[in-house]
Amino acid sequence: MVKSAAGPGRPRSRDAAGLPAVTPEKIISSALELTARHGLDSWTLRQLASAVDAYPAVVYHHVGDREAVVAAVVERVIAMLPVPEADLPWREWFRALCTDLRTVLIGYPGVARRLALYGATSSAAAIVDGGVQALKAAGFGDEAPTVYQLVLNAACLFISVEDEKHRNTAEKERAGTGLAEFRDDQERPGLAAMAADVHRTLSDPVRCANYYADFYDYAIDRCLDGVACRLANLNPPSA
Amino acid sequence: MVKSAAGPGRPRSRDAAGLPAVTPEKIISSALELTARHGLDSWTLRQLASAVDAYPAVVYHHVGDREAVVAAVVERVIAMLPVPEADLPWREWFRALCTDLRTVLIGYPGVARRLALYGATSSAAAIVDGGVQALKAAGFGDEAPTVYQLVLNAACLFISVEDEKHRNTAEKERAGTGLAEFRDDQERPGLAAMAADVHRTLSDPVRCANYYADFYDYAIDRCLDGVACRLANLNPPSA
DNA sequence: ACCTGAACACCGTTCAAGT
DNA sequence: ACCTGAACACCGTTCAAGT
Repeated sequence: MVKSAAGPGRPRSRDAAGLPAVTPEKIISSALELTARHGLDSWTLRQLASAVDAYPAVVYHHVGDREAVVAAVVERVIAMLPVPEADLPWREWFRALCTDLRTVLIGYPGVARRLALYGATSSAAAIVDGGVQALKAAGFGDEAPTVYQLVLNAACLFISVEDEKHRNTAEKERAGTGLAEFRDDQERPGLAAMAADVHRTLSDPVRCANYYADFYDYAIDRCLDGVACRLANLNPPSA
Repeated sequence: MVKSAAGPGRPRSRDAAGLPAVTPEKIISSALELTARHGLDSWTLRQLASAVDAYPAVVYHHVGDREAVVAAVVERVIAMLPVPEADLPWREWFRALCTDLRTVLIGYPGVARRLALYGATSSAAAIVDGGVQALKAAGFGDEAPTVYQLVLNAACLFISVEDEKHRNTAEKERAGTGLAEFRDDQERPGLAAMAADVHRTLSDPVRCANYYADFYDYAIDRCLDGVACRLANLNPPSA
């Protein structure tokens, strides 16, 4: 860190200090790294600036405000998503996408929530096209866009819950132990069953480690099952 | 505002100023109001303090830090939720709950997300009990707790997207108009169908106003359909 | 054009001191 | 016990001034 070398001889420009010029590319890839490590909402613009050995105002000059940096990071992450093969049946197409979606987005906490809230940007055009085409081909007709939105929204939202697991683990464990007292509640068998189930998960390390992945798969499968029902209604077997 | 009446004769205690004592109850109900108006994440502790005519330190003294206030607000909102009738079939039970859930939570933006992330607290015990019992009675067996979690998580998450609609309306419209150019994309019929669908929604005021409510109902219904499939698998018709 | 360095108006939180 | 008033260590953003 040249900047911290104070004194009368301290260089007063990046040039004089022998530092490389700051570029938008460098800022955004630093932001991507910070997002991978801390999450999209947990790094500050000042952290980002010092990661590229610069002042906050430099980020503004090259990229823009925090929102602009975040949008650029999200674009980069979307670009990492593979597009499932075009000739897959709709269900396998979405299963493949959802699996890839999770493995990529989990690495960049906070991006999943952004995608769920603001929808896909134009950089996801190939994925939208492939998904809606697969649904059209399967017979979803005019409901294809809605079904696409439903499945992707659900996937991103469930991933976004996992994104915060580091933050809510303490809270969840507290809730889990708070629930424990109801395990033998004879008056409320439903609550007791829930408490027992939570306890079973918390006390098994393997089950605990796979909790989010398993729940995600279960959720996506139920979602696809539900959508498949719709397909049966739209194209009655009498035809 | 007595506090703003500066000068040598200004009273130096709430008592001397004729102000009522600050109570935890008053702080929390003020926070509830601020949440209804601005959302759980959009009021500051300093705003809350001045809403009860007090210094920030007073909130700390009576309730605790921001997190403690937020937890208290969430408890109050959960307490507003009605428990569906116990003798309803599982599907109607969850349909009723999800409908009530939305009407209540929409009024307190940010609470739905908290519920999805941290799970239900013990103040929701009656609802958990009723839901799991309804599922057990329907034949979901050991999967009842998982199914309960899935449906409630999905409901809260879809509501949490709507919670931020005021914030993402601008962004969404921008994405909508950005998508418009693909409406006649012959090369990518899936993308074109999506663009046309979005345009159809945005250009119809009625459809626009009901968008979130309709999408929520569609999502919950597909979710329940998917869960119902599971029921058929667990209890094969041969029995 | 690019960067420095300081400032502005916030934020949650803490704390000694008053009543 | 309850409240005052100021302070601390942050934050995103802006801007005149330097190179």
